[in-house]
Amino acid sequence: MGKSLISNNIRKLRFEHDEMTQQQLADKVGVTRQTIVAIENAKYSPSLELAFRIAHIFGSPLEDVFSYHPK
Amino acid sequence: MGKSLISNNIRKLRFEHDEMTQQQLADKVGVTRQTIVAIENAKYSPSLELAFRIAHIFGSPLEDVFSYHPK
DNA sequence: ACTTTATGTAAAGTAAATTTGACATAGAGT
DNA sequence: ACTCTATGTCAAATTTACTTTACATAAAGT
Repeated sequence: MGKSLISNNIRKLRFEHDEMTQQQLADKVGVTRQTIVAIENAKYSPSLELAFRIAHIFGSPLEDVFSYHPK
Repeated sequence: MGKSLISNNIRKLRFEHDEMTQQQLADKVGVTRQTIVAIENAKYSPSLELAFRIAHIFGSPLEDVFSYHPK
């Protein structure tokens, strides 16, 4: 698929949630830290399931964490 | 990732949208029909980007199309 | 100066999503 | 009976997500 049309505020949400570190978030959602880094920096977009898990950790609806910007 | 904790109402939404066929939906979101079949029958969950594209076609928020059921 | 913690990056591998091509079936229409 | 359309399925190939291991750096603390 083409370039990423999806942005996120994971970093912002991490800090709003007790300065949660990338490693802590990774542990909570069950992936490696590198995966969090890649998603945070929009290197690729996660699977839907992982996106849901991340949103769930932050207690936010998915669309508050990830936004889609179609052309 | 484990078994699918994600359900969807793509089929319902297709019929609500002028009886849209799997092939038509596939064309609109830019994937093959087999991918739509697999997702509709929850064989696997799509990428976040594809999930957004599908929701966008239906003019629905993503969480109206896909629901997450954590344990 | 040293150590620790948080973050970024990169290469090679595994796992999962998606494609391609093909075949099967049930239902609607002729 | 035949044809067409919509759907389901399967196996092999490709692409993308994700893991593992490892190294680099900047900031903060001692």
